[in-house]
Amino acid sequence: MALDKTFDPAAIEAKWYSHWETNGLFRPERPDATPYTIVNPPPNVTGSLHIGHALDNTLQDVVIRYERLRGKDALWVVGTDHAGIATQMVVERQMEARHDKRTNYSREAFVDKVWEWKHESGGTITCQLRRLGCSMDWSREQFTMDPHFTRAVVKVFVDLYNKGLIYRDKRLVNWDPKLKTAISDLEVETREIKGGFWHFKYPLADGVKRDDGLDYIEVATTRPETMLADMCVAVNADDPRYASVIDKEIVQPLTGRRFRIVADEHADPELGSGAVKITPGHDFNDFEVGKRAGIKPADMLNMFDAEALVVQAADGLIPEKYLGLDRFVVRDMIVADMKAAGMLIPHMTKDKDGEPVEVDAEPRTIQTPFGDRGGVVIEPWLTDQWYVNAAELSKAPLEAVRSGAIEIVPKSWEKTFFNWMENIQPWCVSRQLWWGHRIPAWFADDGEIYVAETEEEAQALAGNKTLSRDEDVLDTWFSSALWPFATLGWPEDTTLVQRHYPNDLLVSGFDILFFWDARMMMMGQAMTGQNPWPRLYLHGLVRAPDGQKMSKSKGNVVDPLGLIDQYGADALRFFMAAMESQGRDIKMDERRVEGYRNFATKLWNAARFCESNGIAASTSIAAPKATSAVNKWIIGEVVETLGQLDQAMADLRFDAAANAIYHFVWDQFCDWYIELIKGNFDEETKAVAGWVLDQILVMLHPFMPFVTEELWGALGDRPHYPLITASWPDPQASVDAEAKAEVDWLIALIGNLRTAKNELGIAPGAKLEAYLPEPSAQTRGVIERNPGAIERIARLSAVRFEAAPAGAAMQIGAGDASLIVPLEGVIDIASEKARLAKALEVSQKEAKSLEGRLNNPSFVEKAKPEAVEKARADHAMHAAEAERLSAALARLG
RNA sequence: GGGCGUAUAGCUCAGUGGUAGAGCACUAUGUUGACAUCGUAGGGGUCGCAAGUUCAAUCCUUGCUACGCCCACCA
Repeated sequence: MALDKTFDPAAIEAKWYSHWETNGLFRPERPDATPYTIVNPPPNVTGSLHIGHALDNTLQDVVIRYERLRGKDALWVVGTDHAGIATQMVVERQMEARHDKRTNYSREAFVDKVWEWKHESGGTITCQLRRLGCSMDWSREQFTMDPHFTRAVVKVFVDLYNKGLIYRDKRLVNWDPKLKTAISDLEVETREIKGGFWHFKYPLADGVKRDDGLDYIEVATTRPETMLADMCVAVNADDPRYASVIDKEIVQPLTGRRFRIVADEHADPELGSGAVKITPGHDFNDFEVGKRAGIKPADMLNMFDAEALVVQAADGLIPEKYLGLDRFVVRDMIVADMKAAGMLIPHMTKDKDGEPVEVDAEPRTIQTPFGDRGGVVIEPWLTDQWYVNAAELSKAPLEAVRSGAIEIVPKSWEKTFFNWMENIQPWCVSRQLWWGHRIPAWFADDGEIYVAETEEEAQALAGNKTLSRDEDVLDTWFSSALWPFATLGWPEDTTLVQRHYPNDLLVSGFDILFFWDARMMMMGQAMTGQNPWPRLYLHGLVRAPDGQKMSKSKGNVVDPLGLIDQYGADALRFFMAAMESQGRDIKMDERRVEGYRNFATKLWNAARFCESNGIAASTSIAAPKATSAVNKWIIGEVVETLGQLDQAMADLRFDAAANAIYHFVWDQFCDWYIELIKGNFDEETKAVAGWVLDQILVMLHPFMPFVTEELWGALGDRPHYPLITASWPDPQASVDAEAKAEVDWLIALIGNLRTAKNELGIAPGAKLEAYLPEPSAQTRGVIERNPGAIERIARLSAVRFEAAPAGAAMQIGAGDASLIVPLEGVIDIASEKARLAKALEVSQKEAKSLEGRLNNPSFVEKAKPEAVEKARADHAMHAAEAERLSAALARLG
């Protein structure tokens, strides 16, 4: 079949993808092959393909296609994540648009609606991954709320509970008042907010006075509203200002609540007034201070409901007027009320004219916690939640990374990993949502908790008590932490589990190192006793062309599907791979994607050329027998490229791998080999060219699956042997040094001739004669063996092995030979002299520099022998060249 | 406050203890048995700054500067 003149990606992508998928080629039956396994970071069902997915999945597909071609039983597990908060938000938002809301439904009815949504629109991203060409095993597509996955989640929860690694605790959590759920530390992001720092008087009770005569203590806060639940004031025991009032009491001005002044290390004499108001129920530090002061968590006063509206505290002392109001409204009221009561200490500042003025608060930039999903300020809130003992579970992963059982690539991330894991806090895993894995815990009337895999088992444990199941669900990351094994059928001991767990590699963005990767390590070790994978590859972010993070609000988002439409999936994939050097973010560069589209076209045309000259698919894995230098040379170049590619893949250097095949195709195969064989399509050359092209298609396939598969089919009739399941090259040949030297000499000669012609203004096509008196046998042989290259590419009508006639001529060097090309009447002597003089200067400069080094005794004595040897050889070469050039100059007079 | 990373050609980035490379852009050009989404030739860099180690530093060490990211309770 004849190939079209230009390559049209859109015309072949869909065709090949469905061919691969419907024929089960993403996971051919290879029961006897070595397994190779990657699990795909499950995208949220709510998601659509963004540029980060394109990078992440391209890298994985490059690896999995590479391993599949190498004959492994390659499995790329794919699926989606139920994404508790995100998905519930999507469905609730849709309800809002219809003036409807979640609470209009029963829990069951709402969850049904989410499932409905999932079935209708949850698969967007899986279609989009197909457009990128990703060769995942769709036949076993997973979902984190599949029944077997749920069983795994429940088992893990129960097992960890029984081992004491999951427990229920009352402590402060990060509460999202918008989503009305607890979230984990990782889901909190700190943002800088402009706020105020207010100073207040807290009067001492019972007429007590401080040593300095004051009858109050000054406290400062950025959150005045919490004073409604203040339970003490802390001062430092070493602070002389307050030594006399420790254990004395305060009367809080707004609530009238009496509480103690306590000594606590938390109070820093250097900060503010040195005295801190303590609200144990609404501040993480204060919680600890409160506990040290002997206040039990259960007795800590609470002043907020789930939406952070003010509610009456247990002691009933919060004034009526604040109740039911928003925390930020109450903040303003409290400042005003304290001010009216004379309890606000104003802050002195200067107005724009430099005049001193009083203001209520000192302006401050405050590090404020926000929920990463809800986007509102997090409220520390005292609740009962389920916790995972992360410190215990982190021990095995820490050891695994320390010992090298898990290799993190690039290594620089290890320190970050250690830093986080060594300081890990209990992981709050319960969420007050409806969409998710419901926690397998049942509460009895008497407060007892029963954790079991089923209600029946829980009831059996509880006897005849009445049980009600915990309403809460688990953090989404709890279930995705099981992804490496639960997707394979665990806890059943399936063949898949046996063969594919542990997995071989995990590829993920560094942004989910803590959320996901670290937790897979913890759960993997805790539940299976094995690390989920021996290798973790972390890639960076794809940034906008301006270097900023892409975001919808900035409007700088680049849509990968748009790039695929415009340049083809192959081009986008190649871009991602070629730009992926370890440890650096990728800046989006559409021109470069375009360049790789051009590369695909270049290959396309090279294949078209081969096809039109009767070069067809090869029939052997091993390189064909070759006798000509050009053919031996290109086989050697394949061997070298393959070596570079394999090494790069072993090192996970995607950029090096992509560049190796790119330069082989363009620079060696297209620019030289094809040019050199033009006009000489003998059987050997056709066999070699066909073989080389096949090797190119195989080596390039992991990066550019579509164009290579299309060409593979076009070049040979091999319908039952598609490229995707072909064999990785095994040339069974080596580099032929003599052939390489011969072709390198030709390339140098042709290059030097072209340069000289260009500089002397000689038409590139002009045919010239050359003289080479007293050639070495070697050089003469090369010239005689390659008449085509000499005539057609070097454009020399003849090379005479005799002295050149007198007259103007240019001198062309190649290796240690020097060709004289007479230019009588073609060019004036002055131009050639100038050209030679310039070249001579360069040679002399090089020679002189090397000479200087060689004349330095310490260099000769101390440098490595190879370095000295190389300097000597280079010096000899440049000196000889300089000599030839000055001889040529002399000849020109 | 801690930790990490990055500074190399106009732009985006590789790289090495022995005087620097790619892609794009730029200049000139269009002879060639596929390819103008192409070919050929060329210009362009005191490798952020300073000191140190070394026969030799863009590369190793230290300091500085700039930018970026992550973690952390300064009330």
